[in-house]
Amino acid sequence: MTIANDLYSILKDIYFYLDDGDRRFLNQFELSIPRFFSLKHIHDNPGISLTQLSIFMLSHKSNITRLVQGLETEGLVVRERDETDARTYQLYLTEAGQSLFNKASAAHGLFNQERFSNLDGNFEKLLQALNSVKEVLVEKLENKQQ
Amino acid sequence: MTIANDLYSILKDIYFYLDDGDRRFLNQFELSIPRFFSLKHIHDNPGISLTQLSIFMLSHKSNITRLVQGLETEGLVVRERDETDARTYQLYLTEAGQSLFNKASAAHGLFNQERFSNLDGNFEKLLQALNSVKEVLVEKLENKQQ
DNA sequence: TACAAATAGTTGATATGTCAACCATATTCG
DNA sequence: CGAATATGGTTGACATATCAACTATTTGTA
Repeated sequence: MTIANDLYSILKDIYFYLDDGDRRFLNQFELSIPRFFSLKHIHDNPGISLTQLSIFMLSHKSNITRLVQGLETEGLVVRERDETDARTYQLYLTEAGQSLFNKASAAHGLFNQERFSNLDGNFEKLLQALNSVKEVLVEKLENKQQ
Repeated sequence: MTIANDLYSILKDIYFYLDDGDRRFLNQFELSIPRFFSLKHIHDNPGISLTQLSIFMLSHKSNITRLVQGLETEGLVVRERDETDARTYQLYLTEAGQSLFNKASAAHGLFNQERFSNLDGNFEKLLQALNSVKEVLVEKLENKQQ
């Protein structure tokens, strides 16, 4: 077992625990994880297109089509035609979407703080190190896509 | 944005990049990520039950039922009845499963080394810090399940 | 201008994931 | 012993994910 493999394993494990926590937590708002994050990205970038959302979500655009359909059906999101490009839609939160996202987002922020509250040590260093990890991965990904 | 939220975001992002890389990489062996890891756990723990496998995979047991069905159909895994408990199955790799796993596993190890090769800095420290993160998350999870 | 190429989004097929409800077998305990 | 309870696995329903193929536009360029 190399260091690289150890690093890989623990990063995956941590994600699984975070994800499991998120799923249980967001359940109280009747939101799945992808729905919550869709709301977040639309909240942060009003008028975003489906393709842009798929890039933020690191997910296939066909998946986003169906995710957004669900959010629209539930009255949390609206799609409006872009006047300058007839192919694209602009996504916005409805009142209900805003209100639900505000509640869920605030609670999720606290939940995150709570989850990591027992941690001590140098967070800045850890964050910095993780940023390097991410950068290296993104770099390799971009090389591969050329 | 708090440190906890930053930490959370970057851990999720890193996972997504790792996962995307894995998916593309394992494609050459006609293995999905869950199939590859199922083979790995059965390889490392011959005779493991479906429930035990679901714990290793951090996944619902109903999902494991269908994953293993697929692996069995493809002739990579066999289920044998446990003689001391008529409810459980014991999982083993077939010859084909062994052979495929050996190839894929070796290649995946190299792939991991390659992915992280541009990283410098103190790996031991990073691993140690991540271990603390994981421990805290597991702890909270166990508290919640009581 | 007109045609080729790129981009935005959808659809169908299929794999993976959760959850709830279920059956069969084991275990616990009065 | 025998009833209640727990455990192992399956099934049905449905959400989420990828991929390939498709339509409709827009953009690039000869």
